[in-house]
Amino acid sequence: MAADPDPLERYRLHAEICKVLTDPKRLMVLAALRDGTRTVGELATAIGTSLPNTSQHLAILRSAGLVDGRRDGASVRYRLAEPAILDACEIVAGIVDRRAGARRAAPNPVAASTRSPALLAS
Amino acid sequence: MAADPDPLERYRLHAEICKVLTDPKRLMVLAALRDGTRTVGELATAIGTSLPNTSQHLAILRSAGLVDGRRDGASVRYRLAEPAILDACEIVAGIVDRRAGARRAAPNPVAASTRSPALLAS
DNA sequence: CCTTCACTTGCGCAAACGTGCAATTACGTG
DNA sequence: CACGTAATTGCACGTTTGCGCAAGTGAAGG
Repeated sequence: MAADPDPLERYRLHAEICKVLTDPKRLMVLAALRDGTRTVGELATAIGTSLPNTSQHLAILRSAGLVDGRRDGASVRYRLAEPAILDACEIVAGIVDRRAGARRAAPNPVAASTRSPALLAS
Repeated sequence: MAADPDPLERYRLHAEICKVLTDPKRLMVLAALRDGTRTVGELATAIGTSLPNTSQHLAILRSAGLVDGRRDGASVRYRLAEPAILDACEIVAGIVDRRAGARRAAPNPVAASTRSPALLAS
């Protein structure tokens, strides 16, 4: 069935998609498309950047197949092409939130293992 | 409760974690840690690269708090610090797999919307 | 103590990426 | 057809990233 012709290629494509999620503005775009379609101008306002810059981010999202757009009069309306990506985002956001919550109690749970000069004592 | 002090900061941290998932080898490391702990040498073999390079990738994963390591005799055993990340990875991998499957039937479903010179005809 | 094995760090280089700005194309209207 | 708005593309800049290699650190054993 040639399901995995090359496991390494699989990880490469996986990484490729993750590259797209590397920018806060692109994550905001995906979030803004959660409940409906938006024009480029609307998205630019939503994420607080210029229209050209927004268009560039959309081009990246589009070439990864995460969104797609159709003309609607003078505008172009974008929508999620891969809604499942929001589920993945929610999981990561959950990690972020849980840490933010933990930080209110403890000093710095993560930064503690950031380096290992004397390599993890104990 | 100051749950979201700054929504933008939230996306920044989210993007920060995604940056770590941008490399195929790091994804392989996470997958290799799915069912147990591994030493650096074991991981190097699993992902097919040098030991120094593996250590560098682990340092990146560690500084993001996705893995952590403890000494075990002469070796250092690493484990997942954030097992939930695998759920997110599965979702993305699912997208990749579904596309690979679709590609066996259709010519190129995604690449079609990669660019938009005449902007999405139809 | 000195060697060996396991791992980490520093350095230098080539390639990839993000960004801002100007120019260009597409569409609807007067 | 000319104009203004909407969106995309191209270019040049500085920054970041991954990698190999050499050197350094830490623990175990003869």
